[in-house]
Amino acid sequence: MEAVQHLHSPCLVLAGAGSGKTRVITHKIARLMQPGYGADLAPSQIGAITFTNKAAAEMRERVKDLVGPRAAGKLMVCTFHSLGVRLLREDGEALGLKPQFSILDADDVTSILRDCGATTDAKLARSWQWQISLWKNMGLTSGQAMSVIKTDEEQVAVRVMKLYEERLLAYQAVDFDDLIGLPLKLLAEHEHVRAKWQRQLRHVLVDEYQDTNATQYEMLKLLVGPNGIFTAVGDDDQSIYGWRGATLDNLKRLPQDFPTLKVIPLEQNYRSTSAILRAANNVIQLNPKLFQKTLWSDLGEGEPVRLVECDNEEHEAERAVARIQAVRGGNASGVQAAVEWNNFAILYRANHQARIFEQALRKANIPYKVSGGQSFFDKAEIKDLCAWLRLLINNDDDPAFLRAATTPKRGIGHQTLGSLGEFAGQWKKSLFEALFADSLAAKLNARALGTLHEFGRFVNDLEYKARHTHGAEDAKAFLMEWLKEIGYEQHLYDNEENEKVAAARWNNVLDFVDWVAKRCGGEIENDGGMTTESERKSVLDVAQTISLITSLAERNADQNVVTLTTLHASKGLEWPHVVLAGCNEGLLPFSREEGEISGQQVEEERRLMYVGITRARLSLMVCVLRRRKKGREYVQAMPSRFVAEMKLGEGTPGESPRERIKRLREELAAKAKAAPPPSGD
DNA sequence: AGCGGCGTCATTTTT
DNA sequence: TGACGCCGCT
Repeated sequence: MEAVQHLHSPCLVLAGAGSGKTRVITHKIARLMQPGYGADLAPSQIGAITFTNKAAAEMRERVKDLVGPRAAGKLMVCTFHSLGVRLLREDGEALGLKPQFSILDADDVTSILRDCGATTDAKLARSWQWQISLWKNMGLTSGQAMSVIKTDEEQVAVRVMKLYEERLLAYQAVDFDDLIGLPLKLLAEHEHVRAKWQRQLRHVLVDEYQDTNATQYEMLKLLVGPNGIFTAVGDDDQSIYGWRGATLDNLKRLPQDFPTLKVIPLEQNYRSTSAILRAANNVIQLNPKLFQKTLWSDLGEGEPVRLVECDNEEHEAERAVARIQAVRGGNASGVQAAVEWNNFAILYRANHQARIFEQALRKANIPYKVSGGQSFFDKAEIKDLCAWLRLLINNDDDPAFLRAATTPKRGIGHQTLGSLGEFAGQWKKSLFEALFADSLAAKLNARALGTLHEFGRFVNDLEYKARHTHGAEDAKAFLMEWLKEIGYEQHLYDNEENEKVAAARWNNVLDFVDWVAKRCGGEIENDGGMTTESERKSVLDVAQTISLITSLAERNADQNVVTLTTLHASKGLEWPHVVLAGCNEGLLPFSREEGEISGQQVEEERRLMYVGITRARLSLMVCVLRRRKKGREYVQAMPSRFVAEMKLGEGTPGESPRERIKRLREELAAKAKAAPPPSGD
């Protein structure tokens, strides 16, 4: 394959949906390491960058199969963010960041912003958070953002951002956006650091390149240097994260920024039938093209795409369930394969659509999982424990301090913390530092002071032990001892009136303990024929990596259940049989008020539709609602314009639904004509 | 300080 | 339909 052979200049692989891009990347990595092909790189000189931990894990696994565990272990396969962490931990001191800095998750950020903006309104805080994140992703500081603000709300957001920046510095904490922005700054401003990493990484491969934002592209450029060699793999037609800062400009600019860039399109699709692919192509061809590309497959025509009209959401769920049962029973025309539950997925635009499907599936006794729901690390009990660990790593992490000091309740109340906070602010110390200051005694009564000191000593003691506890077994013992000392199990039962819920929470805690302990290693692992003792890490080492990890993917992989997922989260996945739910105007081209949607937004929504269609291998069912629930009552629902764009003419039996869709589509067009046309299309 | 009733309001989401 | 904020009451 050309993309794999091309080793000596920058390379852009335009990997259409289902064209086997992971295979290209893994084979290219193998080739780069293979002697006699001119590259001859050591594993440690190759970096493969992905967006999610899951993708990184999968990549590592696939490479391991090709080059063996030894070489694979030395490769740098990581996410943009974990790469950022590595840069900052190794060289961040040049920016005045101590190596044990804390990484804040989204909730921490929300509560800090509430504080900075002096409000209790989480929604307002989240809107700031959102805005600040966009600015950061464009590479702007609060000072620079000041010059681009348009509205009063943005004015306020900038002011809050300023305070927020100061606060993070004081906490020695960074948020997720900083994990890109700060390394970028580091590389840009410190030549020796830049030289070090450019020497280290001789070939960088970037997965899902179309999802990169402005700062990630800048970071990539600095990482590879002006003459750098890299492989970017992506698909402009699958760019669906514009709303969080990803920009196709990065794709546009690549040929200009790197004149020797070789562009290689991958147009053969190994996943879907021609019927499905034709529908996908019909839709996406209506978007302006950055690079020309038309997918084809030799998997045969296959079943026609089914268009199903449903009265409302409940009816839609019933029909989806009926479809699944029919295919599984082998009664559906043309589908013969042994059909397991995990061959099915129901895709939808917005999370709340899952509920009705869940009900219907439960009623039909069909096992399912909802992806993208609350993740393990979002659960309150896990966050409690993570706050403790964070405090051990970085004593100056005030948000962690507050959470740890008050969960479980240990006699440190709002009064005490208020005074402590005031004192700390006055002397520009972290809460933890302030707690041991002599002059604090003047501000607090003896009892409160005693409790605080006791807490501080406990944390110090714990920190010492965590630093010196290595290996899975000792780690587990240490963690259990700690939980016992803070009385965490009791705390759960005290604060949860429902005993079952408390038990479930405690179970999560135990899972968490096992998970951390496992990562402390020291156990004999079987690594594809070779047994190696994994590296022994201290509890503290492991704790440092936690905030980057958001799922326990290894725990619930490969369950034989039907998948319910949003279109966004479905990218990169595939199923033999797919149901595309709620293909209606306002929902799939999502729009807040009827018709209020810009041309750019429609394009991204169209790509989303394209992603959805191309998830299906053998059969695709597209659902359109006649009426949908809006608030409490049903409203007329227009079929999505994308349904007509699929041009499901050929070979569809049963003309009546199609006719009806056509009619509704025409009505929609007439209505659009009557109303003032949306700008920018 | 904590709890319960009432009104408001709803994309997508990884790290 | 439900999650959450706010306010007033104990």
